[in-house]
Amino acid sequence: MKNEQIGAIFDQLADLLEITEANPFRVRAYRSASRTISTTSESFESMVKDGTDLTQFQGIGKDLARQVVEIIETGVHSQLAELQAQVPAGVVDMLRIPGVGPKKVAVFFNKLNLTSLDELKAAAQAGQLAAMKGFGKKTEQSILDNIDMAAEAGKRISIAAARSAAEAVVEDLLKLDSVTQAAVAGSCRRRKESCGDLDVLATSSDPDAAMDRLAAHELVDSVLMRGGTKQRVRMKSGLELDLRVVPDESYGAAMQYFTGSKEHNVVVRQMAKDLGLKVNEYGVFRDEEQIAGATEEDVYAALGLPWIPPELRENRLEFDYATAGEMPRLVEIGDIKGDLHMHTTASDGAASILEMAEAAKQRGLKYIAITDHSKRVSMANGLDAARLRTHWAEIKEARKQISGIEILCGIECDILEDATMDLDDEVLSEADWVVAVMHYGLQQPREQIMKRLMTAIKNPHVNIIGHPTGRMVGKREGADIDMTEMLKAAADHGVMMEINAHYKRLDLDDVNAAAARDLGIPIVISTDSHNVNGFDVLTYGVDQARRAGLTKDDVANTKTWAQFKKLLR
DNA sequence: GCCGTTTTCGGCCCGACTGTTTTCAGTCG
Repeated sequence: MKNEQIGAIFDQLADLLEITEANPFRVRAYRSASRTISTTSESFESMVKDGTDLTQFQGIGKDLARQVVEIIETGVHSQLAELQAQVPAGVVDMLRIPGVGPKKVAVFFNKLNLTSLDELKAAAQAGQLAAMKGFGKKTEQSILDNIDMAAEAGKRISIAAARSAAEAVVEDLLKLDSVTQAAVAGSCRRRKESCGDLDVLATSSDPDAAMDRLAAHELVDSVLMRGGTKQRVRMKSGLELDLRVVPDESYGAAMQYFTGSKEHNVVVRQMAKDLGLKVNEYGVFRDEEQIAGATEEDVYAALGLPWIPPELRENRLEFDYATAGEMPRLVEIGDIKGDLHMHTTASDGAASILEMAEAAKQRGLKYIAITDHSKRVSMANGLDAARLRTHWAEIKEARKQISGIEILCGIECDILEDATMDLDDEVLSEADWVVAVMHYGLQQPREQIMKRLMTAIKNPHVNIIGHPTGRMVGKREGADIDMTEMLKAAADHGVMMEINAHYKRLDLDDVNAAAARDLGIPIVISTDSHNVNGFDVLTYGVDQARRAGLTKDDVANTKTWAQFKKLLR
């Protein structure tokens, strides 16, 4: 069983406990455990089988550890089954309606016996909701207005789409004279691979002007709420955007607060409390006196902490780094010297070898590997051994026609469903660089998936596993991999791991990339470009590496090719 | 349900906005 599935069980449990009005801190404990488990690289199933003590994980105590064991060993959770018998699934669905939380749902279910979104809608239309104590016409209307959005709620967009929309809004706000500063905050600033909403912060002496400006923006559909400092709008894309307007002296504190994550901020505020201080979005306060707030650096410094890069603010390791005085200098896009995964017209790319090399050179890259598809990917016109050798001969010709950039003869070779390589060892041995990948049969059981990965890792010609899990952000789960086992084998055999920079992949993800780094595996950030603009995605790959806490030294393609070569098996 | 160089019991971040209220509960981030 995957860690995500265990996490999902605890999340369901948390939803049900909320509706049944359990202790909110107990609910939080389940959500926190879910998050811990889902964002751990090591397989909990494997750990249970090995008898590993699970209480070593933050937020997992004796009882939750026992529940994890029950889930792994029996495949079910007895308490969850009991609660599900009491509360129909349709009732849980009601939580997804914006503005509806556990208390309101409890009233719908317990007092009105409503058990689905359809029944709730009918009751609202019949005016039954407004008649309840604590409810009124506006609440009823709001539910009618939002109930059709319930199915959409929770939808996330890629970091690429999120940045584009949020940055457009920021740029527009800055055109106002009254707006002194504006910036993207939230998960988008933390460069999370997908965003569930957008957050924008501005400082201004005239918050109303900023809010009016946002309301009139071409990307904005409607205003959902608006107060003195805070406005929420729905974008035409369906996504919600929060704008917060604060005075200049609070900009840093508001940025810190508004960037999150929620979990990071809970720790920050607790640390402040322990120091006899209070942190909110307006500043750091000792009693009534503001002692910091204009910049984020000041806010963290007031708590005795160094500034923490937004990408690390997930309450994972950043506070350990900070208190140890070892905040990593994260890798930057300017550090990248080579790109080792890209396609040309030989398979499914849109540009020639020289065109790709020229484009890479213009972006300051010093070396590239041309890695077209192998024959299994027939849809992409994948290459067999004969065509591949011809292609490599063309690459060698191209080298003579361009200077200042090295072009390597590579291949993206499929790891077939039967755990053999798509091309034989003889031709692979002639390559400068072999990326092994799985494109097909990602649904196979864990045993077969692992057999395939081991075939590739043990093959002496394979240099790296490309987009290792095959997941697509928000669309498709990756293959069922025992990440710990794969990474250990890769470390033993000198095989590198790719962070595929395409915003739809970003695989390895932050958590697994950190686990790979911890085993000393060199990470390579690759664009998987299919045309000359494909290099644009490099920034997303670098961001994912930064979220993993990777430094320049951890990323192999920050080295020159001469240095890089020494890392090859 | 978790957690502890103050504690094994009693805490568990902090504030904005809305709607239904005459002072606050619910929801959200």
